[in-house]
Amino acid sequence: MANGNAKETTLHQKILSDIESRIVSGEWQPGFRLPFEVDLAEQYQCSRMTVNKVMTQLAKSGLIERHRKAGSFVSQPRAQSAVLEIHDIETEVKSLGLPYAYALVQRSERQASAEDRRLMDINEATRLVKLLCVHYAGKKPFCVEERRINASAVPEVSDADFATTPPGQWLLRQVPWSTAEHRIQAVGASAEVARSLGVTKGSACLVVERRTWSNLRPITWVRFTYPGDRHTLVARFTPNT
Amino acid sequence: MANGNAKETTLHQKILSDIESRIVSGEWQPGFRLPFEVDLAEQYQCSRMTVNKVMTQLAKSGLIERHRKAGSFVSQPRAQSAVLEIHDIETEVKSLGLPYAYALVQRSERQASAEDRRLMDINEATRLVKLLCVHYAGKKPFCVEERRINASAVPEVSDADFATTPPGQWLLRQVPWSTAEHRIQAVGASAEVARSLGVTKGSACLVVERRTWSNLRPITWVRFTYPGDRHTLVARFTPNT
DNA sequence: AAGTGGTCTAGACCACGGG
DNA sequence: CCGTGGTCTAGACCACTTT
Repeated sequence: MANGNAKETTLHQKILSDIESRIVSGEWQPGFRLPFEVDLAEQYQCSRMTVNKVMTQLAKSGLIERHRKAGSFVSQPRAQSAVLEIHDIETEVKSLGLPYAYALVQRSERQASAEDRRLMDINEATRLVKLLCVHYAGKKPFCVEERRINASAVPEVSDADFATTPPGQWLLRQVPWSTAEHRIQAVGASAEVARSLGVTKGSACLVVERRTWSNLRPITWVRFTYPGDRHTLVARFTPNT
Repeated sequence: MANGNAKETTLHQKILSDIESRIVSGEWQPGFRLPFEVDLAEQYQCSRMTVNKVMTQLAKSGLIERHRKAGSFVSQPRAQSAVLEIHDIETEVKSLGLPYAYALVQRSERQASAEDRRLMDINEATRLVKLLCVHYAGKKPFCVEERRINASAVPEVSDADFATTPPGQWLLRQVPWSTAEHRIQAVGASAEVARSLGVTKGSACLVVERRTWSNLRPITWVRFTYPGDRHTLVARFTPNT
C-alpha cells in the first residue's frame, strides 16, 4: 500500500505496518473503530498477545486511542510532535566536513547571583562555575557558548580544566543520564556576541538554551548562540515508531 | 530512589522505573552489564515475558543496548533527542490568553516555478496554490505564514476559501496523517515581513519551515516567521518513555 | 451485566553471535 | 556450540466502562 520498501520480518511488524498504512492512507479515517483484538487475532491467525503488542504500540505513537469496552479508534490528528536531535557541537561541525576548534574565553567561580538563580532554579548558597567559550568551524566562529555549572552538585568542576575540553563533553562523562529542557529563540546579536562571532551587532542569531537536571537536581544551564545565516535546526516527524 | 512520586501500578512499570533509576542515578554506569532476563525474572518473581517487555522498552528509549548472547548493557549517553511540540497557531495564541485573528493577504494558483520545485521536491507539471497569511494575537501580528499547497495532490484546494479558515487547519482535515520535516532558523526580517509583522527591517525573526508528505507525496510547504522577541520554541527530553 | 482492553504466565522455538 | 535475546502462544484473571 503506501509502504515504501520496508522489509517486514516479524509477525507483529507486518500487522503493525498493515494497520498503519490503512490509517495513513485514509482507508480508516479518524474516528473509525478498528476491529477488536480478538477479531484481529482471528484475521491474522495469531494470538491475541501479538495483536495487543501492535495495538499498544499504535496507541503509544498516537495513531489510535483505546478505551475499554468501547474499542480502539483512529485518532483525530493532533499537534505534531517532532523529534529534534541535539548534537554535540564538535560532532556537528565535523559532520559538515570542517575542522573543529574550541577556545575558552573566560572562567569564574562564585556564589549564585540573582540572575543565576532566575536561570537555574537554585538557591543563593549554590556555587557556580561560569564559562564563556567559542566553538570554531575552520577559521570561522561557529557558535558562542555561555555556561553555568552547579559546583555544589558537581564538585569536580572546580578542578576541571576547560582549556582544551569543551564543558559539554566533560559534563557528559560526569553526569551520564539527565533530563533537559530546551528553549529556542531568535535574537539580535549583542555587541559582545557580535564581536565573538564576527558578525554585525543586531544581526539575527539562533539561540538554543538548555537546562539540565540529574536526579532532579539542576546541573547546568547553557546558551548557544549561532549566526543566523550559518545554522539550521532540523526536526523530523513520522507517525511510525 | 531518584524517583519523584510516580504512582506505580503495574508490575512491569515498577520493574521499569526501578531499573531506570539505577541507571540515571549512576548506580549502574554506562557499559555495565545488566542481569540476564531469566535472572531478573527470578529476582522480581515474575515471568520472563514481563522482564522482556521492560528491557525492550529500555532499549527503545536508548537507555540500554542489547546483544544476543552478550547481554544488555547501559548505553553510553549519546546525542540528546528532544521532543518539540509543533502546535496549531490558533491553539498557541489562545493558550497565551490572547484573542486569535487571521487574515488572508494574498492568494494565487499556478504551475510550479523553479523556486517552488526547489522547496517542495515536485516536478514542473504540478499545480500549486500559494498563500500569504497573517496570524494575530490580539491587535498585534503574531506571525506571517507563507504557504504552498500541492493542488495536484489535493485538488479540493482550488475550491477552498481561505478567507476565514487558516490553511493549516483545512489541510489537517483533508490529509489526516502525514510525515513532516521542520527546519528552524533565525533570519533578519525582510522588508515585506517587517511590514506585515510591524517590526523594523532586519530585526531577528524565528523562522520555522515545514515540508509535509502523505503517502510519500509532497503535500505542502509552509514558512512561519515570528518576531524574535515574542516567540520561543520549547522542547523537553527525559530518558523515560 | 457484559464486553473490551490491560496485564501476566509458563511454557516454546528460533536466530543470532560470542567463545 | 550453546547461551542469550526475540518472538509467539494459548490460556488466564482483572479493571474499567458502557449499556
